[in-house]
Amino acid sequence: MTVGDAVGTTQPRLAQAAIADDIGLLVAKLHAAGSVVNNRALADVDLRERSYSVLRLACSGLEPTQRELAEFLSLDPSQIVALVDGLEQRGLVEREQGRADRRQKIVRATAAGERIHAQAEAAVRASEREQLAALDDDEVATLRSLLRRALRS
Amino acid sequence: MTVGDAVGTTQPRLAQAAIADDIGLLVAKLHAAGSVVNNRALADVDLRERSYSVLRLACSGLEPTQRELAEFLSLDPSQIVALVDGLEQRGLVEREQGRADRRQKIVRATAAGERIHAQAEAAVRASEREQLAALDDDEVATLRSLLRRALRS
DNA sequence: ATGGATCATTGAAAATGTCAACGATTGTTT
DNA sequence: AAACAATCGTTGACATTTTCAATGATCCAT
Repeated sequence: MTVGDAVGTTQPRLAQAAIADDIGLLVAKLHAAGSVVNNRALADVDLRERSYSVLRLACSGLEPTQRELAEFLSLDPSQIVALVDGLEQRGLVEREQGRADRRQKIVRATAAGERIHAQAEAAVRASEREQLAALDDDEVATLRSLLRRALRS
Repeated sequence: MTVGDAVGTTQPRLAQAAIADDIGLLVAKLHAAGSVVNNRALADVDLRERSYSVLRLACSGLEPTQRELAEFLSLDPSQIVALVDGLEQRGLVEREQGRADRRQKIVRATAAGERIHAQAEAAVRASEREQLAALDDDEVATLRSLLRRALRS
């Protein structure tokens, strides 16, 4: 306790522990903190991180199927059902029967969905920039690149 | 399902979407994948990611109080109670009344706890290395550093 | 045309997250 | 010393998220 503690941020005593270097823990903490910040930013448009991600992909023009959404977002297909249900009931997205395969459903944003998405995207972008304020642009780019590569294993 | 299973992962079509660059999403995916892999690795010693983190800090010699554990792990104090309960019932940690403040409880590992922790640590270390196989040692260090700095905000 | 695989969906069970209280204890104010 | 607010661990209630098995509809390969 004698030396290093700067004024404002009371560095927790446990930061000395070896576990403080675990990538897994760091990712978990950043995820937890980021979720809180993002969900708060999205509360204005009555979205959560998850539904925002789905809406965002529905706006992408890529015509994702629910299965693709599940795989891409690392969620169980049944969770996608619930998320799309919620968005559909609010008229932000609609399900369309797949043309090649009638089993699958394509999720596409409505005009209202696009409007909400534009608002949400701005809010999320701002909150993300705030959360990563400690890093400059190059570092953010490096972080993004490392995360993306780590995910291809 | 999940992200973790590595083999023939055909690059999802949705990777083109702008959302694929969202730091928030990348962190969420890495966290999801990492949790699955870690929990699978810890199943041998009948621990989960959470209880492992607590046990690990209990082994650190820093004599953490439950409140410190909560703050450091970004968990609600009531969750720490449950986690410590589980570990205590298995004889891996014990609660000791704080010396300076009799309200607080210090969580300390038993000899059995240290043994389990040694096993668990090796397993987690191996699975983490496997998960980050796409990065070399320098890159892992960079990632660690960026994550740590991003968390001080 | 039959059988096996895949898709969205449902429902149940477990795990996690959030929040408000409570007794015991501490520190502070009078 | 007495009264007061604040903190710690704990309990309990509740919502959300995760995980998994099953089902009907549809596709694909034999």
